[in-house]
Amino acid sequence: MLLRFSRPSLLYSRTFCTGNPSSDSKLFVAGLSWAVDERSLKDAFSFFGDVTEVRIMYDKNSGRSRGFGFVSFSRTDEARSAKDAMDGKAFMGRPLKISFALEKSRDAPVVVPRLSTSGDSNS
DNA sequence: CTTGAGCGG
Repeated sequence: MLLRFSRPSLLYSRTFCTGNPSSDSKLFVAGLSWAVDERSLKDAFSFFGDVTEVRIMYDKNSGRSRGFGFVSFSRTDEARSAKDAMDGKAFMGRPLKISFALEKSRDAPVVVPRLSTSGDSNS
C-alpha cells in the first residue's frame, strides 16, 4: 500500500551513477602533467598502499595523455590516505587533483529506464 | 610545435 511508485520492471544497469562515489577504493586523479605515465603514478601511489589499478586516459586522436587518470587501491584506507596526501599537492610540476572516482565502466551503458516493459517487448 | 577543466573502456 505504501509503494505506489514501484515499477514492475525497471531495467537499470549493474552500475549506475548515483551521484556519489561508491568506489571508495578508486581514485580519480587529475591535474596530471602530460609527461606523466601510468608507471610513474603507480610508483608514486604504491608508496601509500597496494595499487591494483592504474589507468591514465590518453587522447584517441593524438595519443597523448588527457591529463587525468584513475588509481585503484586494494584497500580503501590506502586510497583515502593517498588522496589525503597527494590531493592538492604538486606532481611533476603540476598540482594534483584527486577525488573518489565515480563508478564508470564499459559495462555501464547509462541508465535505461524501461517504463513500458509490460508484456510487449519487440525488438 | 599547441592545451589545463575534468570522471574512463
